[in-house]
Amino acid sequence: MFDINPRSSIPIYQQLVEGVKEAVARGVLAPGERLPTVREMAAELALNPNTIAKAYQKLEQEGVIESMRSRGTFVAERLPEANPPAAKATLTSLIEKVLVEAYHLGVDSEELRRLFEESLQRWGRGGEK
Amino acid sequence: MFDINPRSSIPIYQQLVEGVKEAVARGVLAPGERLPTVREMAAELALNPNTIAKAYQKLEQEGVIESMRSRGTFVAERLPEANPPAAKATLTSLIEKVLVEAYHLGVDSEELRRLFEESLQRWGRGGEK
Amino acid sequence: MFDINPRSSIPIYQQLVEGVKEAVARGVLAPGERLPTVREMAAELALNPNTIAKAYQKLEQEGVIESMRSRGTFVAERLPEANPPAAKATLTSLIEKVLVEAYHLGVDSEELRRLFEESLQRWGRGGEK
Amino acid sequence: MFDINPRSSIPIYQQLVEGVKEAVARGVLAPGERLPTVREMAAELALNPNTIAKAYQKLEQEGVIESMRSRGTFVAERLPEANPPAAKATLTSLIEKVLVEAYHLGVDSEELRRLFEESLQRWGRGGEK
DNA sequence: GTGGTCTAGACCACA
DNA sequence: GTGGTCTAGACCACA
Repeated sequence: MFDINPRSSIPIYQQLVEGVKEAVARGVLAPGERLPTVREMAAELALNPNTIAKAYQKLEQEGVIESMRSRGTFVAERLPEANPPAAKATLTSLIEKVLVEAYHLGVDSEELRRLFEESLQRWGRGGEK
Repeated sequence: MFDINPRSSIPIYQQLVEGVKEAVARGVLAPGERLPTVREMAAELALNPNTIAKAYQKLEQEGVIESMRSRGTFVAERLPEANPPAAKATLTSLIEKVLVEAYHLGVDSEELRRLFEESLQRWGRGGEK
Repeated sequence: MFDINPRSSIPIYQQLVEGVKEAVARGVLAPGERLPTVREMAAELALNPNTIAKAYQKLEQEGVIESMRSRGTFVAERLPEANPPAAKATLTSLIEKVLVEAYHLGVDSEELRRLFEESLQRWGRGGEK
Repeated sequence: MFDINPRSSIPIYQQLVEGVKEAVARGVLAPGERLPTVREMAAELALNPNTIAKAYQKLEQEGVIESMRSRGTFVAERLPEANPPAAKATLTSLIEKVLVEAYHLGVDSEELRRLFEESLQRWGRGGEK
């Protein structure tokens, strides 16, 4: 389900965090849905339970999931809004990194705009509203 | 020139790599322009020369700059295209990370498209073609 | 009556303990008043009876409620004073935690004093003597 | 320096978090001051370095300290303000817990006000501004 | 040398 | 059974 690369320079727990966030964003994991327990996930991915626990704790901290004592871990109900100006700043900064990368890969604005629209469309057929 | 934040969790050398790439992409550093030597840059930014050297190595690996033996380090002439399919794959993957982040920040497609266009426009008045 | 948040990191039984203590302190539950049985309370709050029982045990230990064998559980008559120096030490320690928190939240002494008075006034119109 | 009770039900890392926050609030640790390294602190308190690291990470997350890669860990410069309404809500809630406790310990408003002022005065001669 | 990550394995509070 | 904590010990990127 989540493909983890233990040799990557990106920490394993962070790969898991990103994987879960992507699954939620794509609607593969629905709000309220139960995640595997720490131990199940550890067995499935052949990782140490501590590593999974760390990822779950980060995800909880970000508000993506909620741990309920001795009941398990669940995808959080989506909170309506948060901090729009901060959200825009974060996204603009991410977008600018894409623009920098595009420049160095020799991809021009026209082509980049096309790739962006394609991703947005493909995504739309998935989970984003 | 490059604002480095030693408190950031992003390694300093990587901040420098990104700073140089952005400066080149924005046209602040022109192709063929000479960069400060490792020692100059280290003195200017009050950083360890090893850190600067590591950043320069990474930048050279990526083809952004070129060290010319004993003549100094220069911004590389822009290479035409390299590998279009690989470039597209890289960018699509980066764009998808933006989409994931947008979802979790509660920013919808419409708003995201607007932010993307804004960044693209603002950039256009800067250095990208 | 007691709003329990199963998502909180605070154990449910402890939320209940605090809820009962607050209700008693505010006069919502009067001394001598009968509390629901463990089973009633468990049904009402949709919680495990063990959790309620644990809360009742803690409350009895603290002298807030009294179980009278087979007649039920009652809010204890208020005991006159118990151990003044120990009480002061406990409260001073709690107050110091408020001061630490205030510092880190950037709230100065003046403002904190105002908040304290406000709470005290508001409370006065409720149950405390 | 920080007195840790390994038998307490409060996790050790959290005791450390509170200890450091109190030391900073009291001015025992000044902004910009260097904390012992994870290993030093672990040796001093006879704890596992992982436990110290967890406490430091929590503290960094709360903005109390800053870890600077391979330079060490420092008390953060105090950030001017943050979110005043949220701060007030947090403090009011904490204060109300003190009021509840005072009631059950048989301490009346008058006495509690005196204890609060005393703590505030004593503190004032320490580090709070 | 510094903080950060990861594993293996034990134990615990909670429900 | 669930997540959370803790230790012991190894390894790594960074500066």
